[in-house]
Amino acid sequence: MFLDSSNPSPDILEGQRILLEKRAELGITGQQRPLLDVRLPNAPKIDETKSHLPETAVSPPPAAGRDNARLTGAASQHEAAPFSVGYWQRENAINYLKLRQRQAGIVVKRKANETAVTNLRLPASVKTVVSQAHDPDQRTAVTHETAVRVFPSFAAAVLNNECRINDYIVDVAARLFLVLKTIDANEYDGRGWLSWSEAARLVADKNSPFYLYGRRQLKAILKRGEGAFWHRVNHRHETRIRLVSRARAAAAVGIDRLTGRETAVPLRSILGLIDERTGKTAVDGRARMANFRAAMLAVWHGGRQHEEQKKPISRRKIARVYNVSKYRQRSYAARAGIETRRNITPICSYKKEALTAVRLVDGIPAYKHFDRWGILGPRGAAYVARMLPNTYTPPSFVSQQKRNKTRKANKTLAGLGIMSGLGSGSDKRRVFHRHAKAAAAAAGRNPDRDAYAELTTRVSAGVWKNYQYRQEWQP
DNA sequence: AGGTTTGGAGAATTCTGCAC
DNA sequence: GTGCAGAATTCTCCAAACCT
Repeated sequence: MFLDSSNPSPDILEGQRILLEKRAELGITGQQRPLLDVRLPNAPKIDETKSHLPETAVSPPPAAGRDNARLTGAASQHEAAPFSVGYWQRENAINYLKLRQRQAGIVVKRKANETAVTNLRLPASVKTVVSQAHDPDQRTAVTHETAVRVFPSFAAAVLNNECRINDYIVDVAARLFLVLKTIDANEYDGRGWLSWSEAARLVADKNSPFYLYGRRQLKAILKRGEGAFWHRVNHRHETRIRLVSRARAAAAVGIDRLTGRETAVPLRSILGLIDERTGKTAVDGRARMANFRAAMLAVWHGGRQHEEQKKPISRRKIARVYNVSKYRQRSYAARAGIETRRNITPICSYKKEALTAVRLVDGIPAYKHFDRWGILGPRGAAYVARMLPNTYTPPSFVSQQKRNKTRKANKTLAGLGIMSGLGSGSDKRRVFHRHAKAAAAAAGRNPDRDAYAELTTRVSAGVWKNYQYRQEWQP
């Protein structure tokens, strides 16, 4: 079942031999310490341009203490996070690996997507739209539970502080757009043709269930979204609002192609009425706005996962590509009740040489994993393993929709002639597959990428097998 | 021992929503 | 338009856990 650690594979022995050779060449003996001057610079800070909305810090999430404390604590909680390893281990391992590679003069070819991570990929990666038009016969009264359909790409644009319209961050206007669009589609004729007085009655009247803010602010926000989400038109001595299509709204925020599944959230989430953590009603407009953005993060997570499959993604990547700082990610996840789960991939049974060889020869940031609860095998056994990014499970109020709306919207987007191709390249180093068969096939097709599939072991989740890298460990 | 990262707590800062 | 309370966010520091 497991690799017999007293009998390492020829590859590992070979790795060990190369390592020893290199060390002998460099005169490295005995205990080694990291060299001070080769410490890796910190990851580039996200440039979170100041905005009308603070993008900084998070009041400490209310949830219990540190992960590890939680892990070592009550057994009742251990299924939520079955592994005692922390993110730092992976980072440590990466740094250590790089250091040793430099020491040993090993030049590692840079993978394509390790470059140019700081530049804005907004136009390609940002996407959203809401589905439109309803059968008039199926029109229903709008309630707080009415589904608002949002594309994950659009949700990402809402969260992205770099995404602007008329020089304003889009979130406020996008929220109004979603609300008006939903009410229009359900209660009116769905043509996106509202009078100013109607709109004001709906969202600017304190007695309205869809109240967002006063008339004065409504005017300001209409100005913000002018041309992108709607056009204000003078019609028979009255201002009317012509809502654009969801595809055009997506185009306006720089989306060239929608990705992921369209997702629905209840209107109350868009209004930000309820803090899903506590179930309490949010009264303050700021809290409601934060609840809305938390819902957008939930939409994004919900839409990117392929059906029940939850693919890992790192906070760092989310921060990088979508301009959502780690603080906001955690804060929003707590607000919206998004669950996070760690993932690992075991490589072989632990042996010191094996770990070194895996790190240095195979270039894998591996660490020593103690299987405290006997999830991978015997209790307390140690493995050479690698951390994978977290997976996120959106709350139950987020539901995936059928695909056809996305396709239709994409056709429209294509028709609008928006530049496409930015960021669409698949330069991934790691690909997470749904089925082992697909992972194995992909591993054969493309030797440059790691191909993972989640193992269906007696453990409910969190253990992935890499079909590219020859793993000794087997469930 | 000295070094790394993470998450948490509380301080500090930013910025909104609201009332006038 | 303006000022302000206070919510949201970031910053800073610390402990924990682990590595060499």
